[in-house]
Amino acid sequence: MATTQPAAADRPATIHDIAALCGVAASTVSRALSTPDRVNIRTRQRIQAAAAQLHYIPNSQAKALSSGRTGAVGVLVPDITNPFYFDLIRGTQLQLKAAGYTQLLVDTEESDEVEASTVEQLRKSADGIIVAASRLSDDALLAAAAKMPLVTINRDVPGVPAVLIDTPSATSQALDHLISLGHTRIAYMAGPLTSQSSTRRWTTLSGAAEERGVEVRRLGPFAPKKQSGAAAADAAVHSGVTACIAFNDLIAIGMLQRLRERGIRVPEDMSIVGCDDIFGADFCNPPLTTMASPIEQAGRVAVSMLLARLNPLAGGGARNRSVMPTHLTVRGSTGPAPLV
Amino acid sequence: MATTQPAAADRPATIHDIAALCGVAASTVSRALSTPDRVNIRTRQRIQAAAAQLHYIPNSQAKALSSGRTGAVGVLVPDITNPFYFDLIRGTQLQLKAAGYTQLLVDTEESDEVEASTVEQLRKSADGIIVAASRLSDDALLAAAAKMPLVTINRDVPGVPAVLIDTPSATSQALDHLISLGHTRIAYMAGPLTSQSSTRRWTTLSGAAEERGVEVRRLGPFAPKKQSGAAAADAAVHSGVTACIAFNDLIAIGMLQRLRERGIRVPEDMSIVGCDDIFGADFCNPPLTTMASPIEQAGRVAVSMLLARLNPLAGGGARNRSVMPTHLTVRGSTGPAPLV
DNA sequence: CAAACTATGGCAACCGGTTGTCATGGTTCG
DNA sequence: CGAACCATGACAACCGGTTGCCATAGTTTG
Repeated sequence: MATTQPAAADRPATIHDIAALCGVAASTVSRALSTPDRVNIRTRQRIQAAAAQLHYIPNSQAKALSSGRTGAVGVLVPDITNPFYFDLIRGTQLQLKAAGYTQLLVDTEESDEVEASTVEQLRKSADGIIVAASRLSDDALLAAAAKMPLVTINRDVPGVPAVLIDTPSATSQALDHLISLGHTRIAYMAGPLTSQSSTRRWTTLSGAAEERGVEVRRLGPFAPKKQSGAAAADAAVHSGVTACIAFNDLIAIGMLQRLRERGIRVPEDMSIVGCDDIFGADFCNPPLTTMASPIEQAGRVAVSMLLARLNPLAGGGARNRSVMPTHLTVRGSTGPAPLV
Repeated sequence: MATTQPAAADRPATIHDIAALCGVAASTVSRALSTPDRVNIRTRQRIQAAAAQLHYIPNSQAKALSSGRTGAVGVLVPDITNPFYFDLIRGTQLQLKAAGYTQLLVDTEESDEVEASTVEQLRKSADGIIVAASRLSDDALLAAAAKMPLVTINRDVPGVPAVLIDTPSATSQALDHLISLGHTRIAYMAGPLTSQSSTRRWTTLSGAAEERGVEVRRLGPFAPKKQSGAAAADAAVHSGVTACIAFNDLIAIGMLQRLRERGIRVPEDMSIVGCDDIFGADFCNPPLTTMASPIEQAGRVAVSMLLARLNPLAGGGARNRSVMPTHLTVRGSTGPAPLV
């Protein structure tokens, strides 16, 4: 137990301690541990034994500094308290851990400036970046992607690898669902102006509405938070629509709460469709009809794409675009249009 | 714009680039940037100008390696998808960022092994650690705290600085609330056996029950997830109690769903009390009576305690224990005991 | 048996900063 | 006017690894 070696204070062991213990050079220890083939099997085993005995743990800082690889990947999300990102984060975390990488999670607070400076920071302390729902401009994103490996989630910029969640097509499903229930006056409760998802969704939706000959108006923008739901609900009621497709579940759930307060029944008086199927969408009152997609998997895919880019070994064909399917999950918040 | 300097490839600038540009030694640049008083004001300004021009960003790895300080703090949570931790994480993130630190968030997956190895990892790559709801033994925690600055949240081990959320006393409030509604047969739906919070809460609760002459039985343990609520609900119904105090809101919300499926009305047939007031507790059906506390603030306080320990400048009196108040928030899931 | 090759381990530079120590030159003071 | 002192900046070691290059010795080959 108690080591009688000269080194081994209470301070963590280094390769030099191992080297001294084994009577070899530090570089040999380094090789034995990271390029085992480069070292004779007997020395290697001696070194590995010594490493275990000393509870050696490589210093990741030093490793990063000398090798240029940090073994970390930055994950940027606009709002850590938005349940949508929970599953995403878990997905990235699991996949990164499986590959031996560390996740650096940063909340960019929906600010493009924080996002930009974080990207700059991470340039040194991470091998790559995953950016969810970026608030940066296309140009800024392209520039960032040129400087270091970067994968976006829910942000489509030509030339930047991306995982896209196909909410636009789900939006059409939602529209058809509402039409089949007899709704003809429908509103889209828009998300932030800087959100590309919101814009894409609106484009699809208004196109589909025209094809089908129904009226869909756009209201908002609304912040993607539950509190914004109150304003959204009031706007919807005032506009005279009978159904709403909300930018996301947070807004939708906020609307449910507000409508209840105002004595407006869902779905009898008003139907509501959310997006994302976040935690809570299944147990709110009434349960929310929403557009669901495999978010955790989206995180995993993003990590895979990034790692493929970091280690371009075999495989070659690293896709740089992946679209996650989305489907409508119908629950209690949508129903037949009122007869009025 | 275009620099004519010899250095300045596309690679990020280093202090050496700045030194070359200004005609001084690298060490002078380092001092000008981190110990401004140590350098003549004119040289300093020249250096600062050059740094700005070169878009110099210090390499945190190198900084960490040479100075021993990483500027990062590890935050360990057992389950990143548990909404309880959202606010906590946001609290630590905000407070850390304000102090110029980076947050390293790790999901330990409710595993003591993952937790232990993470702590060991972080010993080199972080200046300190905040551990929420640790699954480690008292001894392991003490040992870890001896090796590096560490603050726990919701884990009371003598000798280890901690932020405690006073759910035990809120549990008594919950019990009194139920008693005042006429309930006499009450169940506590326990959390994981390794959770100290759950144990403390049960101790308080059974003590209080005895004092007040009501029967409180312990059921479980249940995993702190929504899915466990089904089993919990069934167990509660089978045991014949009229009210339940759940380990946390996830279990409570899961119970609500299951009871609804089984046609058991809440609160008419069964009252439910949760704990934590997580996202969703206010909009589930019925809204959940629960024990609320300032979670985000708990995160901030934990960070403050840790930083006070890292930089023991003035102030001196760094507390090593802080208790966050908790109170009962009554909503729709509790009501008068059935008359049967 | 010499030449050529391979496996193995050491040396030393390097990653990008920090920091202790020392030399220089200008001030202040007795 | 010389001694003591202070401000300032350079030098170099160091943090803990990685990696290119070289020397050695053993093996294979012609």
